[in-house]
Amino acid sequence: MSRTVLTREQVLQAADDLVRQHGPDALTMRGLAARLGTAVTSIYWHVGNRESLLDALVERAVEEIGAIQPAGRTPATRIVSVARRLRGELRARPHLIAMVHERGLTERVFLPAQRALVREAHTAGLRGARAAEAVRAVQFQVVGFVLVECARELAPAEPRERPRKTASARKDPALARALARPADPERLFTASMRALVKSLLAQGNA
Amino acid sequence: MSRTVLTREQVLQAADDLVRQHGPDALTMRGLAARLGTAVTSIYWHVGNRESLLDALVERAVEEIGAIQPAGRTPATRIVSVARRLRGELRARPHLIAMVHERGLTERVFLPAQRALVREAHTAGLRGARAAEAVRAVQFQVVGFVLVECARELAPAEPRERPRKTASARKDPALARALARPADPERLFTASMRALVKSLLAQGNA
DNA sequence: GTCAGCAGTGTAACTGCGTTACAGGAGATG
DNA sequence: CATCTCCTGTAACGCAGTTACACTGCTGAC
Repeated sequence: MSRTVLTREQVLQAADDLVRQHGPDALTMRGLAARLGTAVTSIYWHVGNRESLLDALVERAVEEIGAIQPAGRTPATRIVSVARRLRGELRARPHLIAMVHERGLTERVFLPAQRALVREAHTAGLRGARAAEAVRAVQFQVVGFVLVECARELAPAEPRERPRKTASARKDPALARALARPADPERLFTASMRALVKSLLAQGNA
Repeated sequence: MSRTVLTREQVLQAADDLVRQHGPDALTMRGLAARLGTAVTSIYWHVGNRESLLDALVERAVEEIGAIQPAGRTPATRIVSVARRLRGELRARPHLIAMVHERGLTERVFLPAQRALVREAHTAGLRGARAAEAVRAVQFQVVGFVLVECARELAPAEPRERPRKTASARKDPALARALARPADPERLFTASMRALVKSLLAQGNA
């Protein structure tokens, strides 16, 4: 009888759910089969093997992110807005980001935002290799930042280092206090992105 | 008889070698035991379990990196030099970096450079929370960048996307060409780090 | 009608992993 | 000699990915 035949799409959806809820490690072939009320071999028939399955999930996620529209008046604010939105999209899928990272598909994730960034860099007066460099700098910054951010969230058991009273700490207690506090990623991201973009675009007018 | 008793240090060294040569996944307890000509249980007796073993390796690497001395005349160049040297140290241990990332110990890696960065930010006129933000921005940038960089190296099988002829490509063929070429990470890192630092320090004088 | 062939499923196994229960051996101490 | 601690080896458990192989149900050809 085979109650309502199993489809590749169903397998992918179930795998996606599993990964989203419990992380990539929780995605076992047996577990997935059990969840779908079928046998392991069916999974293999539909998706090949675990590796291909994860690849498919990544592909799916990248497509989901899709194009990103800039917002704002000046090129700088528009670029920052693209960066922030891209970060938001990535942050919404922390486990998938880790997977993308492990399989070296980071370039792939960049693409949705690349065209928008290129356009903005161009209207800001950047040309050729210099424009390319600016675009790449922004992309690296976004993905790198999100990676660091996700890592500290997924493993938050960091043992708090006791702040040693160094010379600089005594000279600037406010700084020491600020460094002892956990960073506010949202703020930090926006601030450093603004700083980066500002300098990058300044080169266009020089 | 037990030929020259096994020591914890020997286990760590062998594990380190294995990870450096073939990556963290190649570090299996059985393989390690075989390499040391002993039995798995001895490994467990000396290091507890695989998790603790990896933790110990990370700790070792962080200590190896040690303090980082700035070089250059202006605070900006000195900060950039710290960033570059930190990147160099991290790049020399790509597998360890991945491990650090997975166990959320990124903060730990930051520490060697943090004091130097704080000092430079301070002499550049940054104070309190703003100085802390600058230091953190640089740290995030370095580690994020290295993470992205290592990911693309460890998995270089990225299928080359055929460059579509978009409107912007036709307008600026040099840019299109530059984006089609693989990025030069060294150059890109230095450039974006300079850009970031420049803006961050500019806030101190404003 | 029947029979080959294909799509899809299920059973049961293989290998390799981390881990551990348990039985010792070597050397110090009484 | 007995005993105790430190350390090592044997053999297993459970779980992972993967697969060989037999099977079912359906479709189309004859």
